[in-house]
Amino acid sequence: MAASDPGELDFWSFVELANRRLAREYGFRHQLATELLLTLNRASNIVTYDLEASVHRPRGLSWSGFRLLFVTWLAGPLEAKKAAELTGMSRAAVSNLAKTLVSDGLLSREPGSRDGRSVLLSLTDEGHRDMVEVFRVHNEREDEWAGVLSPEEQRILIMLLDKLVTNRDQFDVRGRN
Amino acid sequence: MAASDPGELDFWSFVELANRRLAREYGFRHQLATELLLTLNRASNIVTYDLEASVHRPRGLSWSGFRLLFVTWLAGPLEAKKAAELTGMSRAAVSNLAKTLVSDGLLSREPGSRDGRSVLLSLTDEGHRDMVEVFRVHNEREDEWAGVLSPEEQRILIMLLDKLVTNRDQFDVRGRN
DNA sequence: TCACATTAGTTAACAGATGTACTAGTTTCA
DNA sequence: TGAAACTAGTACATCTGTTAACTAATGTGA
Repeated sequence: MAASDPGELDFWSFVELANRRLAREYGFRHQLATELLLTLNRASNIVTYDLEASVHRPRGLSWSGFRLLFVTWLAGPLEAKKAAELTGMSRAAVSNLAKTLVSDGLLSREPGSRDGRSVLLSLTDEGHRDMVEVFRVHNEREDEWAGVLSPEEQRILIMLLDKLVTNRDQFDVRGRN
Repeated sequence: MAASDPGELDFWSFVELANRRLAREYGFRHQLATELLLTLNRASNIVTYDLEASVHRPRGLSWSGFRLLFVTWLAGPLEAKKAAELTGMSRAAVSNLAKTLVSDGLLSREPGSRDGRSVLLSLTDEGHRDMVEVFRVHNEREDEWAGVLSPEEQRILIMLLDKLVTNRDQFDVRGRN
């Protein structure tokens, strides 16, 4: 049975259809896992896209640019390596991004004193002013999103998401670099 | 107080540090929202990266390529527009991606009969064989990830993620195109 | 019915991320 | 101490995705 009647196929009716076909026609067994990961992926993309489009792009920042400035703001000065870990980017991405942020005058890059190979990232005064200002808008927007859930629900969600990714040493996970 | 002692700054100690500084030094109020969205973003990225790197790249598929083939497999034949909605990509991305998947022989593209502007996407036989094979591995991997949580926890997580993004008509969200 | 607005898809220019290969500084240990 | 192994960061080529502009088909309403 092919998917006729695409009349009103939204995300959830697609998930339902997919579950049914994967189980009945192909005998796959882990529908709940598929559903969970589809939902996770989708939620993250929707929220991220909205924050980027409504808060950051209009102010000339990319999502990654914001994330790098954010960790540098609060945890800096810090080595590029550490910034890559905290943001989840590759070291190459941090390097590329830092280059443009430095030329925008938001980020400052100086050789590490302790380790001659490393580079210490920190915000310039302008970068600092920008972050305080941008984060004000960002944080309000975050609260609009999160506000759909009660604080208890938010805490449970955080806990479950954390559990999902921290118990992953049980199997061999592919991480960046 | 700057972040001295970067000795062991992992994700969670960063979140803790960020919360503290955002509240005490800058007076921002929505720490729980920030924590939720950071965690959501991170979880999605970690899982997605692992699936892409361990399952799809080795078989010559990008993550987006897999997603497009996946919805086409289970809901196809379907219009490019609908595929964009279901995968969360832009229409331009679907168009570009379809071009390469067609030339790889996995996807077939024919003019829609009902609407002369539209294009119907469906899998070729080869594409279908590939998907059944790839999804076998993908689904096992998904189950390894999800298996960290109990079925109840998985259901709660799905419910909360869904609630997070479906009640969003309460405010004005920026979506793709 | 015919002009106007809308919509589907494609294209082009561009921004950003990836992996690989490279340079240079640091650690290790024989 | 000195050679080999390792690590931090960068450069480069490539690939993907984004927006904006465009073409072509469809809908709409005086």
